[in-house]
Amino acid sequence: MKEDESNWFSKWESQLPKPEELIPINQTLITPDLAIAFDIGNTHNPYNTHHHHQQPPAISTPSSQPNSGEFDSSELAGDEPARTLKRPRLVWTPQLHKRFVDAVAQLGIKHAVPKTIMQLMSVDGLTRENVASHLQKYRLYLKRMQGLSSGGSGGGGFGSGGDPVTDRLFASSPVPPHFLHQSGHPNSDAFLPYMPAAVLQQQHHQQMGVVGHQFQRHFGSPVLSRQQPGQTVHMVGTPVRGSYADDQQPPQEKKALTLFPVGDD
DNA sequence: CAGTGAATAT
DNA sequence: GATATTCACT
Repeated sequence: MKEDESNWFSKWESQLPKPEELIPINQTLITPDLAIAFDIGNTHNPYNTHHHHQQPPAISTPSSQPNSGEFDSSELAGDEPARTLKRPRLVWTPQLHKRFVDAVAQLGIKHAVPKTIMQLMSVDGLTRENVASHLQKYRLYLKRMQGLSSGGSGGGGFGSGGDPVTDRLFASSPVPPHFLHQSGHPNSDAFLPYMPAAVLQQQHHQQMGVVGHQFQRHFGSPVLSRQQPGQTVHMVGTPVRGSYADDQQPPQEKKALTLFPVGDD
C-alpha cells in the first residue's frame, strides 16, 4: 500500500549523497587512453564552447613551402594528432583556405585534384576527403562568380542586384584570377577585386543592430558579445557603412523609367 | 580515385 | 542555420 511506497522512498532519498559529496568524476573515471580515444579532455576545454569539440589540424609549417602570405597558426598549434581516430569536423579557416587556394593555383586547375592538392598543402591531419569536399564547394563558388560577373552594374557596385557572395570563406581569400573559367590564360589576370571581407554583408535580415555572428567566426573579432536591448552598436573600426541607408539599389539605374506608373513590387 | 548531388551531422 | 562530411552513383 501507500505506506510501503513512502517508506522505501524515504529510505532511498536519505541515502542520496549530499551535493558536497558529489565529486567530479568525469575525469577520474576516464583513463587517458579512453580520453584520447574519444577525443575528450578536460571538461573545460577551450574549444568546448558548449557541445562539440574540434581539434584544428595542426598546421605544421612546411619548411619547403614558401608561404606567399602570412600565416597565423597561433591557436592552430595543435597537440597530439588524433591518430587513427575519427577526426573532428575540420574547420576551414581563412588561412587554411588560403593554403588551399595557393596549392590549387600552383598546381594549375588541371592537376588540381584532391590528392595532389592535399599533398601540396602539406597540412597535417588533412585528409583527402577534406580537400575533395572543399574543392567542390570552391569550384561551385568560382562558377557562380563567373556567372554574375559580366556586365552587371560592375564598377565597384557590389551587393546590388546580385547576391552578395554567398560563401564568406571563399570571398575572404585572394583568389587567383586565372581561376575564373579557362585554364590557359596566364596573362589575363588583370583585376579581381578582393573584398576586404568586412564589406560583405547580408542584405536581407533586418535584424536590428545585430551584426551577423559570422564575422566572429572568421575574424575572431568579438564585435558583439552581448548587447543590451536598446543599445546601439556600430562596427569597430570598420568604416564600411553602406551608402544606401535601406535601399539596396544604387542610384544608378534610375534612368528613364517614367514610362509606366510603377505599381509596386 | 575523381566528380556530383543529396543527405546527414555538428 | 551555415558548413563540413558522408554516401551513392557516375
